[in-house]
Amino acid sequence: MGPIIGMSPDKKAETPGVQEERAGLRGVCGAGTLPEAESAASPRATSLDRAGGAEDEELTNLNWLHENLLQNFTLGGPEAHPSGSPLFDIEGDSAAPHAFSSLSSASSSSTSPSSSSMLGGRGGEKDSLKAKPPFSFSLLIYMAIEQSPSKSLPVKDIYGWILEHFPYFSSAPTGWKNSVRHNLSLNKCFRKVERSLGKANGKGSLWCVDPEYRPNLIQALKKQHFPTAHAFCTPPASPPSASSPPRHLFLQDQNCSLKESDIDAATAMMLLNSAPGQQADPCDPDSPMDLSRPDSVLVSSDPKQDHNYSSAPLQRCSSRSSSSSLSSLDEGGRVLPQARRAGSEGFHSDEDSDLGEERGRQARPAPRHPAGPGGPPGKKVRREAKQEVDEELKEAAGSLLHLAGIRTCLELSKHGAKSRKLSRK
DNA sequence: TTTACCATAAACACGC
DNA sequence: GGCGTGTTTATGGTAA
Repeated sequence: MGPIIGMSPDKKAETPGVQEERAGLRGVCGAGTLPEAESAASPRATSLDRAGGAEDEELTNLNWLHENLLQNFTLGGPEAHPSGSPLFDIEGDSAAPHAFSSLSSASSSSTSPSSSSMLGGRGGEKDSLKAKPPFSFSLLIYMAIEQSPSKSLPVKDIYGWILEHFPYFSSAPTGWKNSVRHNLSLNKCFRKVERSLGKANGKGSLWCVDPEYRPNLIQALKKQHFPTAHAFCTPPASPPSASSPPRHLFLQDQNCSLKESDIDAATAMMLLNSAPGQQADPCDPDSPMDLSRPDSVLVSSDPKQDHNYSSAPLQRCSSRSSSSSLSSLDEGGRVLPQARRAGSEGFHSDEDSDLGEERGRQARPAPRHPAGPGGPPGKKVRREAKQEVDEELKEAAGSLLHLAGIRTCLELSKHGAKSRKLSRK
């Protein structure tokens, strides 16, 4: 998987060697400002109009991604999107139809001079309309569905949305529709819902995003632009931990610096605090995002995988880094146990067991200090071992929390440990 | 080298 | 029968 997940800068449909300036989503969204509820009603008209040359574009210039997604999605600050909704309303209950239009307005109105120069101006924007989107089909489908007023779309409208926003597909071989259908069927993020009786005329079913998997998709989106963010990383002045030095993102357009790990937490908090008007702004110290709140700690990962393409980057990343990531969240943003959909659908994966093992290792470090063969150790030995275990536990928890940029929680846990010791005394 | 993700193609079934 | 939709399988590229 590449830094930009999903559609690899292609291959068959794209002519190699042709390099252009790229504006990507910015241009696409800028041109495809979506009137409310228009989402898939008139998809094709604009696509061919906008299709200029048949040039293809490379996907190496990711400034647009940094600019749009970091500002509008991950950071999600009110100033980044005046409408108050992130790129996609995570809970899907507020202003979702405006999500993309707000994105485009935000990106068109608030783009910094530097970003416009980076993107090469309008020419690059126009060219980008023909760019193959650097999103996987699952993400494209997700965007389309999330953008629809009813949060559900028939396959035809999904085609339409994709065509409208990514005119690349208007000239692409028709196989992409097959891929869309393939994704819808195979990807557990998407659910088929029967059309209501009143609308039983059209073929096929409606497709919606499984709420259980929405965080995964969001995370996939986020993970997709992290590599871009890394390009803007600078080493921390004084890493608090040698084992996990937090990298900093310097967001040029917002004069804002935050740790990458904070973005994880920020996104998690967006999930938790996604009630209208409660968008947390990690750049704002006064923002409602309170990482010191113990209940805001999300130190787990969603083990769903299998054919759940969009969640896969999350899985791999979280399982490998053991950093804080998103848990399964229910509609209310509560952390769910790692429950699976009824029927399981083959959700068990190796990752799953790995995570379980990892959790087990963290929760049960005792086997590292097994009782000697000579029988139970003395009280003193046990106490020392227990203290050691406690320290290791605290260290482990501290590392995890630190990875999540939640140092205050570590303090809390330390305080808790202290208080427990005191109470024990 | 292995593994997993992803895109793509193709075949098939079903319903309108 | 044609078409759109939905499912499934296979294959190859890519990145970790």
